[in-house]
Amino acid sequence: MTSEAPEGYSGRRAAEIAGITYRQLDYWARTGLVGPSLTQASGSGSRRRYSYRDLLELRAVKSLLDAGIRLELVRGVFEYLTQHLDEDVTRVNLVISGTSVMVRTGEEEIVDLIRHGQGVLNILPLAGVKEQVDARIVELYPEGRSAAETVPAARAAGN
Amino acid sequence: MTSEAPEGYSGRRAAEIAGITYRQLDYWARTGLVGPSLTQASGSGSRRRYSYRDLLELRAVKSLLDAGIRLELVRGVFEYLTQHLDEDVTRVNLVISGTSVMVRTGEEEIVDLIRHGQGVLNILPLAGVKEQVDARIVELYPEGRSAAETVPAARAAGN
DNA sequence: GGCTGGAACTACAACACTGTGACTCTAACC
DNA sequence: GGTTAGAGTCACAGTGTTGTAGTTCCAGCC
Repeated sequence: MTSEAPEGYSGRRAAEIAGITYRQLDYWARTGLVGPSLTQASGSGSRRRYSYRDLLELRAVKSLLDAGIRLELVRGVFEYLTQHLDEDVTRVNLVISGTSVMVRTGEEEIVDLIRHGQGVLNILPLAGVKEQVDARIVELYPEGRSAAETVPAARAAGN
Repeated sequence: MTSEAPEGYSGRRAAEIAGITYRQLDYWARTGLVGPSLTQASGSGSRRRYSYRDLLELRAVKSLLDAGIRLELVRGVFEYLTQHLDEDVTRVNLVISGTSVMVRTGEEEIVDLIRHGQGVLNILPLAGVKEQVDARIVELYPEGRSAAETVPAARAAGN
């Protein structure tokens, strides 16, 4: 009872896996972009616990930022994404056109959007996001370890 | 000799046509993003003159900004674009993948990029940019006018 | 129970970037 | 030469990032 293995990932590990700084993670949690869905922070000294799904979101945000997209737009996207991101992340593309967001599987629809669209299209293949997160988990916490933190990682990688 | 019709567009008109504020236009010119290619400013009281092509660039920047892309990335894109934007703007797509920029005509290549790309793709159909600029010129300076400023507009619209 | 060390969140401040508004100044135009 | 459009300058604000110091909680140990 004294040493229950904590579920999920601590803030620092989540940041490490997502490839962002801890300060970014903190800022994003504080401003409501991506927070820890397992345990919220409740004052100094408390601990945030991030789920595997949170890791995917963090990494997706990171990808969008790397692509030169303003955080402001990312916020709008994630209000949508949080509600519509199902478990079949593997072969879905996230499409942002202006202020509207879509999740699309086929390329044909996207070609249509390119043909008829007036504005800019931002396309993020979520499959790549998952790959990157999984690879990073394996890289940082190789399977041989018996520490509690690797358990949810292993479960998630096989998801 | 005293009243030679000025070529191109004044700063304020360029801003008006591109749909940006004058302060933005000023800031962009000052920081080297998109400047007036006909006449540079040379101190207080001088005048900038923008070419039709400049208008396209201004509008393209505006489109990218509206799509939530950071100005920093736009700067990088335009270092490339300024050198590679030919006259067949009509059916070309500007594709930004990570830090690399491409100009692509066909959709097939883009589909390929979506399939194999790890990061985010930003796609801007330049045809739309030209349409918007032309429409805005007609809207603001209808063809019936005989003012000098409409002349380059008419020439450009037929380009 | 109480002490102690470290992990991790919090508060505060500094900074760069991207503007925006107010104001000054001057080249262009009449 | 007087007027004026428009470039220059300065101060400031919002966002996002980062660093640093402080605070709190938890675990391990006695």
